[in-house]
Amino acid sequence: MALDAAHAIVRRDGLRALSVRRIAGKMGYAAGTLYQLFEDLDDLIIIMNSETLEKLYASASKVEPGGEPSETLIRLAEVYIRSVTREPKLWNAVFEYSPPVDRVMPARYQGAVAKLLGLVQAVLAPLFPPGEEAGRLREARVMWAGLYGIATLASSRKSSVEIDSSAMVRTLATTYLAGLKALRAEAGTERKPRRTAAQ
Amino acid sequence: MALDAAHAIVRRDGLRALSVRRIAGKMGYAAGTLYQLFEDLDDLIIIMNSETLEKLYASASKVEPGGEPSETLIRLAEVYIRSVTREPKLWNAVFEYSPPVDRVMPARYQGAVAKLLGLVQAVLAPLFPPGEEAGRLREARVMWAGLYGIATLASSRKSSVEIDSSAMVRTLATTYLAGLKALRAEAGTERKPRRTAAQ
DNA sequence: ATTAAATAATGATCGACGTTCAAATGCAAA
DNA sequence: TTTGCATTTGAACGTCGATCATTATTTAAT
Repeated sequence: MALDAAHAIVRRDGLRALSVRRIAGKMGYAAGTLYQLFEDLDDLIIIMNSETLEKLYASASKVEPGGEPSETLIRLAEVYIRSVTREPKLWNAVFEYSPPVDRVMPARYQGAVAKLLGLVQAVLAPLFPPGEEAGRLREARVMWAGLYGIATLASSRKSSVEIDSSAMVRTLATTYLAGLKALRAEAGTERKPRRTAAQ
Repeated sequence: MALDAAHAIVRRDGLRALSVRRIAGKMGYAAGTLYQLFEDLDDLIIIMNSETLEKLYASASKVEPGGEPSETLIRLAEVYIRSVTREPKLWNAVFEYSPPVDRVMPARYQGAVAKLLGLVQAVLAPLFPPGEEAGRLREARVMWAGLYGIATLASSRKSSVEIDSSAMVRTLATTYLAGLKALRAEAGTERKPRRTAAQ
């Protein structure tokens, strides 16, 4: 399959090395043939990136159940950064690609992102009473953006300092959840809350 | 100047539209001339992105002084996202560009990032006693990555949902700082802390 | 003012790129 | 065997980043 060839090229040499001719060469076809399978190269890249996101969801949705929210969130986040550090070039393709101005990301891509965001939302659910779905969505988006930022910086080689993304992600998850609990306890009851800020 | 031409092109049509020939055409020179000024196109892009970061530092370092850390952090963050939303294409160039595999970001670029990170560190300083610079650095990096993630998602058009990056950034700053205080209060004294979780 | 040296700018050229398309090939049904 | 359809091809087009010998321009020295 063409996607396998593209996957292999990006995995080894990065998105810059990906070209229609190289994909075709690796699978023993002429370059023009690919345009029967994909609209253009952008289409292929977007599908490849969708697969990367979907594969993450497949493994992330497994480890989800149980226990303290911050614990679950950390486990979720570590599945994420483990995937990113294992295939940095592949994830860098997800991060650094953005579609041309006249294009919108297809439903498959957006759906893959939405499902991952749903995982974060599910983890945060115990902290939000019913009726506060809007707030939960916003907090989940912020959390997701934070993970996204750490992973992006870790995979992009824009910094020389070695990034311990695992520690950073843990820090983000525990600190952010502690803040969430603290703020909610403070706002929820006027009486002094009893140690609800513990992780 | 060549950088002005490049700036104008990216600002209007995005990084994809940037080419040596178009820059040269816009400034009335032949394409080859640019190679007297820059090593190659990557070099030019990196310098342009460095300027974007430096310009942000120039305006961000002005509004720094004073008061509650979370207040200051929010003001800092809003300068950031204001810049990003004002020039999304330009910032998207910063976010989506990553150098070729055999290349390392030059000192100027890395310095520009370091100075911005220093701003975040300075805001966080009141929360950390002397001797905990390592922890402060790590928290500042996490905070920076969070802002980076929100800004990236806001400028990249990978999602169809409208991102209220201003609200997200505010949420991140207040929640994260609340968590920081809560965790530190809990770890610092064994006696039960009195309402230190308030933002 | 005349030369010499150094610098700036050019345009032709190279190989590779994404993309298109008429022609060629393969294949199943008639 | 012949028809029709789908697949695959390879040549071709325009554009790209980059190189380089050649020319033009400025600067310095005589």
